[in-house]
Amino acid sequence: MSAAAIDTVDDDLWSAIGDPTRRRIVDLLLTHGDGTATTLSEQLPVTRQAVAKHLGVLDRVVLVRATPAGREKRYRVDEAQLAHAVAQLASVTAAWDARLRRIKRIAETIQHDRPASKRRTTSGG
Amino acid sequence: MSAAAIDTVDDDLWSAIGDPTRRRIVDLLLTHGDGTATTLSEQLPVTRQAVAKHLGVLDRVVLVRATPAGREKRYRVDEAQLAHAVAQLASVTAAWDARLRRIKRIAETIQHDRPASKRRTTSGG
DNA sequence: ACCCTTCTGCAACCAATCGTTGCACACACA
DNA sequence: TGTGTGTGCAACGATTGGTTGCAGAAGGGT
Repeated sequence: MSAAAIDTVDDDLWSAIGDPTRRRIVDLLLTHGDGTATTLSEQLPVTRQAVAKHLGVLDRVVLVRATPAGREKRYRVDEAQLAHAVAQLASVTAAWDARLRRIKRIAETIQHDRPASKRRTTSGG
Repeated sequence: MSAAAIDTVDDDLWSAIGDPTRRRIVDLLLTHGDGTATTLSEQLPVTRQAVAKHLGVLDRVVLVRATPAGREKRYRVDEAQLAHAVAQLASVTAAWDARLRRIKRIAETIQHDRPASKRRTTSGG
């Protein structure tokens, strides 16, 4: 176990949703169905060019897909890939949660195990 | 609803675990209980100084705590704060997962709603 | 057809961050 | 006291998130 879910994470995908602005872009696209760099930038505290760059990153990891519509370029979330990303979040969440749970249980076990004992357990791991 | 969990995320905390190297550092600390910049760097593909910087970042958001031990500086994961971070991951995971589920349900509903019509028209956009 | 608006794309630039190397300092121990 | 090992600080380069500025393309009104 150990490294567990951590080593199975696609770093590119994770770092794509690691940026707060990109997370909000994904969220806006989910909310409105689609959007362009221009329309998205109106709802964000950054410029259109910054949004365009972010869309480029999201497109590179296929979290969004572009569809030319006239002179516009509409972006939509790729649901399959977002589901993939969500699964990775969930994976790490579960791994750490389990680890925390285990640590907590061990701590409790130790208290139960040695109410007044001076037994030095295996410290060096 | 909508923006939901996204806007409640602590960006500093998220970006702390957004870095792959820092995620692995946290994971190593969880695995071994504690560690120093030197020992951690031996198990990572980066230098001790890079690890030290990452530990600084993690310390700033209290995901880890330092304990001077002789001339060493042992770091341990702050379980409460990691639990907090995990909760935020879970929050975003749940929000997007719900969104995806809803989209999927809508898509299915549309199909049920018009069983006799040619679906090829829906793909055009 | 023409002009004007507006949407996109490219390039230069600034600031912050991740990583490196190099060196100085501190502490343990023979 | 000297030596080895661990830590801290500083400078540097590369990458990235953000900006501004400008050029090009496509739709709309007259």
